[in-house]
Amino acid sequence: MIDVIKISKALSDPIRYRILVMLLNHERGELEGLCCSTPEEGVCNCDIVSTFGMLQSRVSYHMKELTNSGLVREEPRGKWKYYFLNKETIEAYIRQIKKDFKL
Amino acid sequence: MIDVIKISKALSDPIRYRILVMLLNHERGELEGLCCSTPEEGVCNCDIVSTFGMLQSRVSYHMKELTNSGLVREEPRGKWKYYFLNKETIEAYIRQIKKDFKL
DNA sequence: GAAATATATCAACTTTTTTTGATATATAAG
DNA sequence: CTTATATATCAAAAAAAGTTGATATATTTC
Repeated sequence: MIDVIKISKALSDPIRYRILVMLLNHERGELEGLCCSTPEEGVCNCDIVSTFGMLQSRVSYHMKELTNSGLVREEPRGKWKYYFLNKETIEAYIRQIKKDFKL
Repeated sequence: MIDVIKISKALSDPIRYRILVMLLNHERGELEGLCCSTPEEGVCNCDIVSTFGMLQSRVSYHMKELTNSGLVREEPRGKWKYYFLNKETIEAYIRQIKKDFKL
């Protein structure tokens, strides 16, 4: 089930929001120089570390927040973990807000 | 200008979300027993205090967060302050998210 | 004008969230 | 099998957000 509060909280951190947009851009094939070249392969932790210049543990923490809220789907492959944007969650979030506020 | 992060943060507190829904309900004439009987008059601080059983200073704090984010419009009348839901902000928020995530 | 009332603000405190650096775990690569 | 690498976890610290009770300010009401 959709938890609007939880998703709002996940969206309310600037770095998390930028990571989400990054996942989208990679999905659309608009990103260069990541570990994985094709959109189907997703974005790995280390890509996020290098893109934003963050500590690895910090990235780990935020990715956990994002997956817990349902905004991101993760896929472990070997020693790597790949992330994908969950557009469905964003859509469900918008739908719920529209419903709550009769829009 | 719309600040998605700020609005997400404002929406991410459960009590604030409930207050927003309360403002909507009053606007739609679906609320009984408030200080002000008609939707046009808005909801005052004291209505929120009594509806949720919160301390007055706590309500004051949250209403400030909500007006700062643009989700609520306030209208001082004498010693009272009346609040109105800013549906336009919610709509703009949704529009911005849709734009950011190409939905 | 004095008393009562509504809201704002403030400082102290509590709770939650975020960041950091260190260490652990697991897999890959040699 | 050993070393290197990716990610997870953890405890400590820092920062941010929320709560409380007290007091201030302004307006209404008497």
